[in-house]
Amino acid sequence: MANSHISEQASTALSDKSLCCPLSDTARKIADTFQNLVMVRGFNAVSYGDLAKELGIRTASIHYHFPTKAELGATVLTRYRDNTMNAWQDIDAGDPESNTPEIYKKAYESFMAPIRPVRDMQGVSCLFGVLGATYETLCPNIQGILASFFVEQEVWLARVFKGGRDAGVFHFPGTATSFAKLYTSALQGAMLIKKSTGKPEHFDAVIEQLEGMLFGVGRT
Amino acid sequence: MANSHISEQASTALSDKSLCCPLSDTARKIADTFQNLVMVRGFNAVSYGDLAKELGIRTASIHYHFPTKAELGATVLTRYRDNTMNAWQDIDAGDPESNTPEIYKKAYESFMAPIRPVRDMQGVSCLFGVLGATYETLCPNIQGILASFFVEQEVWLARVFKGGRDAGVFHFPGTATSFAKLYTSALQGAMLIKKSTGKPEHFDAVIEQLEGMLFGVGRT
DNA sequence: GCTTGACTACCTATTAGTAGGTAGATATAG
DNA sequence: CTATATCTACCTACTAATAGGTAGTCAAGC
Repeated sequence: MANSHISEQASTALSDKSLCCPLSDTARKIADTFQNLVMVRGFNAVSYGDLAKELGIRTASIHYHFPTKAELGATVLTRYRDNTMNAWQDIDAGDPESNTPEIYKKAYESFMAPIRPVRDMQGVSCLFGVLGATYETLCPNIQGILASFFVEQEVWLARVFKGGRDAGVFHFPGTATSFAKLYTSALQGAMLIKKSTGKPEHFDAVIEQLEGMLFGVGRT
Repeated sequence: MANSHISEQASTALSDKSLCCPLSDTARKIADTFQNLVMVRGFNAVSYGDLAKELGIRTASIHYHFPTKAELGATVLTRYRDNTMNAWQDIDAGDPESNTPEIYKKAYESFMAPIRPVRDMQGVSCLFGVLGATYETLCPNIQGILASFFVEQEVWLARVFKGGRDAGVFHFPGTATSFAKLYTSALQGAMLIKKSTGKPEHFDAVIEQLEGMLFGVGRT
């Protein structure tokens, strides 16, 4: 109710086709609601009571689907990671020699596709960013998913950047790895500051700066 | 006890000479401990009980100094903001015409001085970044301090960047404001990812990328 | 008739916060 | 100089609310 607009906004990212054992209808609703609330408030400020109120069921019913909060968190995080990684184009498809410049631009766009809409979601930032802020309070299982996501994201992005620079479509100083670190950091920070200041323009300006470099326009 | 190493690490940033009515010895210890714990765990995961255990006093004694958690938070945040802003060199000092190129480099370094040591503080990131992640759960008072800090930081940094580029010591594409947005975002994100992955190298790489641009080395 | 998915009713621990008291320092008035 | 009052900084003991979680019940549907 209070946050139903967010459910709609982020619904596209909530399919669970990637999970080993797919969630039931109710379990998926619980996971969706939990994810949306966590992206706004953080893990520790979302309780089973909040979820129960939002969904119109009892907390015990939520425990039936997700015995512990840690399991609920791990489910949501795994699903989010898998969906995100599935969305990335596989730039290794086919012979590396046959990789056209366009494939790198397409890979980059598939990376940015789920990020751009966050611009207009009030109070929302990246799920992984929010959890990272309170990393030390999370259970080891969730910490592991979190840390590996950041690493995998950076590795994948560095590969795209490297291939794209070799193909002449991307431009940046230094190594592809350190430029990927800059990229992921800047995007995380931009979402965080946009959320705290309520200014979507901040988000625009950061992406413009990054893409200005990457596409090699406006360099002094 | 558990986090005493952090108290030592961050102690330099905890002077309270800027507060209108200075804190008593005990109040300052409470504020210091609270700040250190929040920078690691976030606002919602630090309780009066945690503070009491850490300090060896009762929770009621903490309530004596800080009646509510919101007041404690506001005190710590105000002090942090004032100390940070006081650390920034005033680039408007003297005649604007007499501003040498060095003054901008010095201003930039005074900005970076408190940020660089975070590299080696395990599990720690910027106090404002951590709070920003759970912005919606904070009381309006604290939200206001938070949002204004991000804005003021960006405005100040943009002024330094603009002056420095005009003076020929800084280089960057686009407006000084949007480059300042990139800079603050990248630093926030770098601290967050460093914290979640436990890799200080990530922090190094991001700063190297940013300063490579700013100082105009290694451009492609 | 067993599985599913919800329920009521509880439990224990922790949360922020309050009430009221006390030891010791300091100030003040007779 | 002493009796009284006030203040500081802590204490014990409590509260109401919320936290995550458990045990056992019950109805519907394949």
